[in-house]
Amino acid sequence: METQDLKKAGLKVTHPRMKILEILERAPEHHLTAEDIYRKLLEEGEQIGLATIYRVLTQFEAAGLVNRLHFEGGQAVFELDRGTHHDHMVCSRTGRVVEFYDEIIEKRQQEIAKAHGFRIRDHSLILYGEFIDDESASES
Amino acid sequence: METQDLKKAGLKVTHPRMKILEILERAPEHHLTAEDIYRKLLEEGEQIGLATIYRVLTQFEAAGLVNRLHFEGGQAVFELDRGTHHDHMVCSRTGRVVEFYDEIIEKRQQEIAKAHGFRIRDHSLILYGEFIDDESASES
DNA sequence: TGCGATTATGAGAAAGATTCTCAATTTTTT
DNA sequence: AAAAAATTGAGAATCTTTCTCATAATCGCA
Ligand SMILES: [Zn+2]
Ligand SMILES: [Zn+2]
Ligand SMILES: [Zn+2]
Ligand SMILES: [Zn+2]
Repeated sequence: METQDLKKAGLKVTHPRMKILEILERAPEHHLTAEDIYRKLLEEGEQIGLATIYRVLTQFEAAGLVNRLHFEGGQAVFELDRGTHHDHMVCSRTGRVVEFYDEIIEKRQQEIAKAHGFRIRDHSLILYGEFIDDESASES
Repeated sequence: METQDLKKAGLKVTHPRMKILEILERAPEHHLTAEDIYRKLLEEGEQIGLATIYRVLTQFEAAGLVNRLHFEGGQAVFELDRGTHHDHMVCSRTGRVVEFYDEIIEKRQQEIAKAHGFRIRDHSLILYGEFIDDESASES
């Protein structure tokens, strides 16, 4: 039940907020732009304004319900915060996103920060490239 | 002599390109937005259009002369490519950017990619937080 | 050095992404 | 149910970046 998530986050339970959460929960890609969410809602007959989507996503982010990612290409991408941190690998060819978590890298980041007198609040590690598998299907 | 850099990159030597290169070379911050460059040029009496700056930076990037970074906040940041790869630490308070390079992290990235059948073309690692030093000067 | 072909520039328009404004609607409280 | 408070939707506004196209600068060659 998602209403609990919203209440727990100190946000009032409204129809747009519920629907946006639902989309984020159900999307198999996991990583969606505000426009993606807007289109998916339209497809389901929900007429929720784009401004509301951006507004709600920002509230969700502040509440720790979603994470905002900055892949190259300008548009921000959002994903549900599933409680476990991870980083990303993005295929330039297909746009496919794969998540990974590496203890060694996470630990090194802390060590590097400490050595520089820096307190890490957040970080972003993104690998750009291609999956060898996707190599077969080449487009003209 | 910067004209060599341009010629080597297969770019014609024009006044705007030279000036933009100069600004990038002289800036102590090293990391500048297109607007930053635009303002610095204006201050020096150079009247170069913002469109030209974006255009030239994109050409420089394609030629490997500069790198484009995507810090959070939308605006792209550019820096001269000094031949050695490095990653970034950004202070949310002051905007200060510190560079670092860690062999262990670089190596782990390759290992992770290999394990996923992924060929890395590029990557971006950014640590966001604060420098403990900068803590003294608190605002409001 | 001077010309002409080619390429680059500048200004403003245009596009893309995100935020803002505010009247109307929905939620919550009384 | 009514009043008070918060949220929404539509479009305007803003911000960053790209595009268009007439003008200007660059480069190879005579
Ligand atoms: Zn991480
Ligand atoms: Zn993710
Ligand atoms: Zn690196
Ligand atoms: Zn740098």
